[in-house]
Amino acid sequence: MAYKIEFGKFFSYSFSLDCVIFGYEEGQIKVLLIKRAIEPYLGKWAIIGDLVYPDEDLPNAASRILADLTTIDNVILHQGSTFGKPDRHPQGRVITTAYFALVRIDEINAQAESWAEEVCWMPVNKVKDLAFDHKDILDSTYEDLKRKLRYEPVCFDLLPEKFTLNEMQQLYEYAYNAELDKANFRKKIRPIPMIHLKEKQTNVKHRPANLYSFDSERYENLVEEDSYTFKM
Amino acid sequence: MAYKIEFGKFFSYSFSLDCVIFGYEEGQIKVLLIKRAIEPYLGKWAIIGDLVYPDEDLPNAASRILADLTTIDNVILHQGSTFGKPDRHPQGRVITTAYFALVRIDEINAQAESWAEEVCWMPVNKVKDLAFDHKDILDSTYEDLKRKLRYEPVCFDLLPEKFTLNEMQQLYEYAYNAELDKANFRKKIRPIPMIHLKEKQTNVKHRPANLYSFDSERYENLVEEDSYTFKM
DNA sequence: GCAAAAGTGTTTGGATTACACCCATGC
DNA sequence: GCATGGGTGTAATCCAAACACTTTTGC
Repeated sequence: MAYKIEFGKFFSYSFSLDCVIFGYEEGQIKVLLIKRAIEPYLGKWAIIGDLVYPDEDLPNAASRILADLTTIDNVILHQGSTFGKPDRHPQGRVITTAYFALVRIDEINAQAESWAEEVCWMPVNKVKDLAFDHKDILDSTYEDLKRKLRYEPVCFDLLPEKFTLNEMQQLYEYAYNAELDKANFRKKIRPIPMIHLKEKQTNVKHRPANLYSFDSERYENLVEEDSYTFKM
Repeated sequence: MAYKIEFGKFFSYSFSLDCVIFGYEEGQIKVLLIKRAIEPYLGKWAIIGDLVYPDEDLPNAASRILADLTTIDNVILHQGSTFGKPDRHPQGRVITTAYFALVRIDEINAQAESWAEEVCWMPVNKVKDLAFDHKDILDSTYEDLKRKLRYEPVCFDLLPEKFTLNEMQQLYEYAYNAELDKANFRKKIRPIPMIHLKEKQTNVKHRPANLYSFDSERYENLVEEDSYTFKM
């Protein structure tokens, strides 16, 4: 019935959020990292994360932390897993929850701020060793991302506003780590509401591909009336 | 760069886990609740949950909390979402993470212990108002459960050791809230490794159905050699 | 025999796969 | 013209839905 420690001793933990920001560039999924300008792990690369203030709600805190450290604003953050090994933080018991976002690298202007000394977009499969247990957090969250790519139209958050169908296919080939048939891929995505733009690729030394953009408005309507579920 | 509060003030939160235990009985998915014998929310029904000790890892803490309050032992707990509204706990900032399990109600002997005054299995769609934000936690975790039923063979954790195919079908009909065709259901589950027992239902006033059990060993092998993925 | 549920087979249409082919552009 | 990728069509196959039918038990 009684706790093995005083009740007040339970109120000695801290809680942080880690924002795993994914982007897509040069045919690779990349993650945004910061170089730490403070102890612990000074000079080490880490996921964007910090402690939550006492009066902050989690989704707001995630946005605030991301903006504080990188000036990135206005992205949708999805909750991931929670990590709480007793010794994961050298300065005390800090439990952390991952939040992740999918962004267009070229439209985002990530700048190091506060105790972030530098930012960098690192290909997700090249990341080696990070501060704290951030490598575990990254791996777990990358799995969450891949699942989301399958069941929600979030690939369009990674792709440029106007993209070619081959770019879209290459993104899925990278995420699934598998080759896909071009004709079959196009048949599969036919039901996805996309706008066939009257524009073409430029600066390619072969036949230029058509450009498309995601029709999020029509997508919302279709979901509303239950007549479509995204599935890849 | 500097925090708006002293660094030490961040170490004043607490962290809890809530164990959402699901079972299946009388054609309904039920959740195990406890009646609180302590403040706050004294006398209210709640999800099984408590504070994590300073030196505990999360998965261990979840098992320990579940055992402390209900004597339930030896179940697999899956992590769910994390909840952290600043005012969700009247005694301070307490962030909580949901863990959930699927159990066989008849094989589990849940007894109220510690500050749990009573336990009860409540049909999941009959649950109204619970202590704290536990209703939100339950709703979110029930969605996690339904997703898991689709993509992992966890229905066999809910069903009795020996079950009929119709019982299995009824579980999915309840979870999906949809009627399924008997013949098509059987065709769909054919690839699932199950043992066709040489036993039949008893005490029914119609043709007795055959009993089956899940072949977890064969399942593990199939998954290992990548020749099967569960999907409903 | 009848009620009630167990259990199976057949047809159909739509999706998935594999693969072949034509098209537009730069050089 | 030819290399390079863009873009499409077809046939074979698999899968899911709809539905009808037979079987076995208790009473």
